[in-house]
Amino acid sequence: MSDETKRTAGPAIYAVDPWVPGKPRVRHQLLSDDERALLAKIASIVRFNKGEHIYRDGDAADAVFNIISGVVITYHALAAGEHVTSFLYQGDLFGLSEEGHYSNAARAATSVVAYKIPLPALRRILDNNADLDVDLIVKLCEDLRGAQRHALLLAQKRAATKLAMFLELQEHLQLARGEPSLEIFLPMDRSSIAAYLGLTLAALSRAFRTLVSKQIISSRNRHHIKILDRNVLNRLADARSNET
Amino acid sequence: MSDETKRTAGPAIYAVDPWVPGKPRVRHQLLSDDERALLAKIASIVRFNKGEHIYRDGDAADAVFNIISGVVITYHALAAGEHVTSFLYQGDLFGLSEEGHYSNAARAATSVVAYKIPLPALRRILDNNADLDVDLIVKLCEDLRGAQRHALLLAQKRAATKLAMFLELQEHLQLARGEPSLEIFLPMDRSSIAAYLGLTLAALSRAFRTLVSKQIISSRNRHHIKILDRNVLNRLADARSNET
DNA sequence: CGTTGATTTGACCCTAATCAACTTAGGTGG
DNA sequence: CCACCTAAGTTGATTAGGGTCAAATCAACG
Repeated sequence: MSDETKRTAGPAIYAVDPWVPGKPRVRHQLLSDDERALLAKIASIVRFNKGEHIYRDGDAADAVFNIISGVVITYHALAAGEHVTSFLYQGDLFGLSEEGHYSNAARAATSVVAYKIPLPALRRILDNNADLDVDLIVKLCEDLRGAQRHALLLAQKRAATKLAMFLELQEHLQLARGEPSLEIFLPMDRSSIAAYLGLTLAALSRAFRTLVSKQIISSRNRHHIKILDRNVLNRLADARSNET
Repeated sequence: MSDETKRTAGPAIYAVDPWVPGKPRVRHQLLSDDERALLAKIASIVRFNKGEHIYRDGDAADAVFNIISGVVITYHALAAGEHVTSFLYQGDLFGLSEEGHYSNAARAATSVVAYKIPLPALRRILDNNADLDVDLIVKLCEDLRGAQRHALLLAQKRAATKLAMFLELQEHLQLARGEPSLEIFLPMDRSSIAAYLGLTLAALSRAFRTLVSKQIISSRNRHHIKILDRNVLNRLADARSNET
């Protein structure tokens, strides 16, 4: 991954093959160097501080974003709290809109650097590059699978199961990004994870404690988790067996 | 809708504009008459009895399906039960696969008549019709929104809230299909609804009873629901206010 | 080194899961 | 058309797990 990134500058969209638990796969760059150069010309680089909003639900959508570094959270604001729909990492594309308005909000979970690609210019390029259509389809398929996996996670009844699935997902993504994976790095804070898992902060905290006390995981600190017993974690996450 | 259907035979793919609660919208046909005729040539018509499998998770994917009539359930089989991902109606397209294998299972919830479109032929047509690419993108966007809405539903903590959201969704879809909507028709059985909502059968049953006893809905029979108090139902479903 | 927000923990309550008995709705065969 | 059978759904009793609220820690930052 880093090779490719270094050779060419400009927006990068990566696709990871769909995740079948247990099969580590590598992600590949969707855009050709030419395409990236083309996009780079119309893109500007923007920065956001941790916690800063990139856009809010309902804002007029004038651009899409492509993450260079940092982590972005997309979410819906509800009176009952937030519903986090995804965590986005380097290479992820976000901000696709509907009828000119963003349909969710996006916020920087860490400090973020991203390409900002104005919509009109993007549209012009898309019209002239049939190949990018295919890329868009691949990207949408990936998002769709992500959303379905999220739904599967949310359908789980036990907090520990949700957390186990989440940890395995994060580890998988980390691996696919080519990062070292001796331990799982969770850049986002607890409340965002809770909002992603459909749990309260307290329930999530207890779920962590449960896994730690059963020696299934250990945590160096709040953002660094190590898997001690992969078998048990797997059994918890796989929704195929039950155990306390 | 029925006009269009009558005028031209052949596969029909409808797209409903994204659902913003409260705004009823109509869906429109994505395919031109020419496209439908083209697809009709390579499609065959297949029938399934209620409960029959259309394909199973992991089966070699050789075709996609387009529903002419009836209701299809897509789901994942888990040891802990089934996870229902969607209910599909007339005009819906399903069976898009990944690497030549279906990634979920599909089963007829009622007796079903559908077009079966062989994959190789479809691919040939797609290659020659750039327009269909766009249709595919629209379709994927819709599926994506559906999955995200499902996730939002599953993230709700109270059973009555989930049921309220489900009922409003069904009513909306029914309206969009142009069917009479004095009452909501739920063709699928309770266990499928429960599996879609991430509830047990018992919990779902109780949620129904709660809404009925509070005069929020009434049911002529297990498949026909009428909304009595739309305001309260809305407040329950909107995840913006809380009440018992 | 103190202040503030983030996280953990505890006590208690409430809802949904469980398990099981019971009822209903559909089909079947006479 | 009816009695019977079975699968589907409902209801009850009980329990476990997560929500809620509040107090206690912890950690980052100035």
